[in-house]
Amino acid sequence: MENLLATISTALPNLNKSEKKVAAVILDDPEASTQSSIATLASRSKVSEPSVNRFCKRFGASGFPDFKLKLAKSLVSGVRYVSSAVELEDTSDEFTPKIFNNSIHALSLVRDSINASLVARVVDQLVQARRIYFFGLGTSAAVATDAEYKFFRFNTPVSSHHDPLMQRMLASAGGVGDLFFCISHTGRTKTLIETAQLARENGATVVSLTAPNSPLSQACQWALELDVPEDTDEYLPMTSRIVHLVVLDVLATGVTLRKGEEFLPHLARIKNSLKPTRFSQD
Amino acid sequence: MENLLATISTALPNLNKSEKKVAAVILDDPEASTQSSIATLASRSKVSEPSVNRFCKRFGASGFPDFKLKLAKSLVSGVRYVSSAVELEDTSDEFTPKIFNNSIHALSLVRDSINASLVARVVDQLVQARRIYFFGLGTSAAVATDAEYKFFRFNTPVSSHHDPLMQRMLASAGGVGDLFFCISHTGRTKTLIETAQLARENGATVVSLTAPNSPLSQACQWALELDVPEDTDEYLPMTSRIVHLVVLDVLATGVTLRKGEEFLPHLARIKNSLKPTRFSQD
DNA sequence: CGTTAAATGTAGTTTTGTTACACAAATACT
DNA sequence: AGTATTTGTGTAACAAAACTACATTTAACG
Repeated sequence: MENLLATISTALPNLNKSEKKVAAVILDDPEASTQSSIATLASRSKVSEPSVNRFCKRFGASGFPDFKLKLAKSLVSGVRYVSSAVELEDTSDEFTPKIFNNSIHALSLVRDSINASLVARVVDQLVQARRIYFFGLGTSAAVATDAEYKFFRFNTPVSSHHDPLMQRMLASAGGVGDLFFCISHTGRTKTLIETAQLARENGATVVSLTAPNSPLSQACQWALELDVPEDTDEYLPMTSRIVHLVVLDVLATGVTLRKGEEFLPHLARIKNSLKPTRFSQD
Repeated sequence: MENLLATISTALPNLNKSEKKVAAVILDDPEASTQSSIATLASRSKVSEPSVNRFCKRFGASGFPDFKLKLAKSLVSGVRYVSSAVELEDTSDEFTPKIFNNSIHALSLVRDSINASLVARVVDQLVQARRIYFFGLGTSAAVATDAEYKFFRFNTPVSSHHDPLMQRMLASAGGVGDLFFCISHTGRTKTLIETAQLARENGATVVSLTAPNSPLSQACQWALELDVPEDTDEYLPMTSRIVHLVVLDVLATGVTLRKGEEFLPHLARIKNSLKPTRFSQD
């Protein structure tokens, strides 16, 4: 368990009387607890100061100040609420931050687990490619489109495709110099896997953005495998596509940096091209 | 400025001698600073304890312990690094977390500033609508597509459109019961604003997801105005569309919750329909 | 060069947290 | 059921940390 508040609330039943009192006061208003001294917290919980101190040590802190520090950190880190699962009875001000927290949490997990050197090697492939195809189906189709909108800036011909037959035909026509970038949350979509294999047999470079150890990642030379926390409930939106989009941002940034300073005016020109379509800023 | 570490590093030149020494020690290893006492920090900075104390107060803390708390929080909160701006010389393990942090940061800002009751009212509109259109151009086109993929589950007819002429025609044909959902980061795209006005004149419900006080938000009855930190550099990817997607997740969740428990089997059925397209989990 | 204001340090005080120990409650064992 | 043992809790003394008032130094300016 990584969140102190969550740890406390799950351990709650196993605590003894005075520890329960302390836990209740802390869970009731963690923010206030980080501000108060051991004396005030003790009196508010109606226990002695050493009891509070023992409570802190039980939860892995070296003492009270250390505990407060850990508590303060856990308040910030994405999951502000003890549980971030949306409940059927939630009102809008309850479920709204939860949805945000789920995405934030997923992003920080991937940020801390992503293989940066693999990112660099995939950037290499993208830079070297003569042509780039982004393939995705379902929700990942929108991700593929977004990737196309981002990568067209680099002068390498790019396109995104959502039609499995089209994908298959393009894969069969592809060869050395072509890069096929396959996006799939599950990594188990049959047609996409077959398409990836087909492209690879023809000598094309095949990259995937997908789940670890999935059939799709095994079918590709370069697999960006992401451990995105699974959606626990039917009615919770997918966080994986958010993570995918950010990874594509990372790759696009990598390519931009590789192109170097002389490339920046080109990007500025593209940005400025939109000015006439907009009302001016006043 | 909201990040303590960033605040310190920008204020660095304006500090006097001993404060500079303290700042240097803290910036060098903030994590260690949160662990140490005022005495150790003073000796490590080669200044007196009161100097450290004064340093803390200068940065808005009530004293040293409060300062440590704030410092600890700022270490967690997304922006782990003093500067999160991508530099041209960054290697993959430097720019990768920065991109993630930018998105995380944007999400937490919007999480803390979004108007939950407005969310609830927009959900009302979405539930009541006879038909929903998602409009977006450029990057927001992909967001609109994603929204369509999400909202089709609710049995209300939905579509997304990226063609300004098509958008205009649909708006002119729309009326009471139709909901037009306009997505734009800038809120200044002329055609989209005109389309929104047109739809409104015809009695349709018009909702926007856009920048605060923009022409687009003024043209709509319901405006979800988001303060997303602007992209500072040309070569940095947009964080706004990530935020937009999450807001649409929030709205979709709101609609789902409104539909109630009896609606969940319907969602499960849709999810299961994809099974035959995938290789089984082993 | 002297005056003044700002910056920094010293020493003492207060607050805060910790430890050792004693008492009480609960549990286990005869 | 009664005693022993363990576990839990509080009291009080102690130690450490942070803060304040004041003294000293340093720099700035006339």
